[in-house]
Amino acid sequence: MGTRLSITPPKDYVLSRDVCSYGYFLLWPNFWDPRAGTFSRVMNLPGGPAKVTISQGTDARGERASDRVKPGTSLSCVFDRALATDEKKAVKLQIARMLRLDEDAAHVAAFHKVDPRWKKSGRARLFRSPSFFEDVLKTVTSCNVTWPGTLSMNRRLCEVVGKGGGFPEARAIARTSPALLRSRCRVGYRDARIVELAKLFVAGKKGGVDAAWFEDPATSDEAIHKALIDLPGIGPYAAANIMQLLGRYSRLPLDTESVRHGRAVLGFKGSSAQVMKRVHAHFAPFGENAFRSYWFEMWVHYEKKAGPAHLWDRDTTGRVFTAANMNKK
DNA sequence: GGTAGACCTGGACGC
DNA sequence: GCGTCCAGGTCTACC
Repeated sequence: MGTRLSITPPKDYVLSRDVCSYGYFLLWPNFWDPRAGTFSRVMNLPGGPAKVTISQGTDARGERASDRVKPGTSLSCVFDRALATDEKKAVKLQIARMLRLDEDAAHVAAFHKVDPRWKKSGRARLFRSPSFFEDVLKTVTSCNVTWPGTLSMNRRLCEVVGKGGGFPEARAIARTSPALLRSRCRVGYRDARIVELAKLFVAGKKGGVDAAWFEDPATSDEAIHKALIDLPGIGPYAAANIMQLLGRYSRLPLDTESVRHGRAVLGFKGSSAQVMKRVHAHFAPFGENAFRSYWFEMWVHYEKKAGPAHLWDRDTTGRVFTAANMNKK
């Protein structure tokens, strides 16, 4: 008999909108079921892996009560095994991080005050991972590779190194050889950098990556950016992306997608470097929320081409949602 | 400080 | 089925 937990989210929380808000919801071990409107994945817990299925607005039998869920309706989390008391506590923290439940309605309202375009839809939260380590690795596996390659690397990392189909923990990757990551997970030249990153996370405060320091709101943006840039495999794009995953939205992770958006949607002309500069200047007035304004503009563009993200299937639409493919249509 | 080229993989395309 | 080309951000060497 598995454990069932109920979590009360912020009063404006909508699972389908707030999960299907950033591309990582399509990356293994994450799975959004567009038909059932449920999110599931394997979580790494003290007692071993456990698969969770999260739904909102389901009845007592776990069946979907309605397609239109009232915002703020409690989240039902059903696990495939019984959880110990300490595991329940741990998994609630992981789910809160992943779903951004720390960003309450007041936080969302503050963003909408700066950029009212998203007030009606309620967009504000961006899906992320249950752990900082997974966010960093997902970012590294999204650099210098097309989206299907990122999908493939994350799937293989879960299948080859992860426990029970979950995302591998830093300890497991630190013990893995770069050669195995390259041959079986197809991570290419990222192999040694990924192992080095994992070793730094395992070292923690002792000369490595202190995740708590990065997650601490008291740490300055400048200090975090500098520390990220010093990590193997992390450049300007990856650092800015990891910062938004940490809830720091002032910097823009500008890449080739940004250039396409600048040209196709904003009508900017010139070289890639010139377009990037103009994109940066365009979103600068949004200050601390620049990334969210930028991202939701791109996301709406994707949805105009491929339909609402909560209807995307991981293995079909989910493979082609980037602008590079959208613009071919 | 700025720039060129190498690093890998997978998909598209031509034959 | 095979070979070639291309996209993608980081890192290093060089000017």
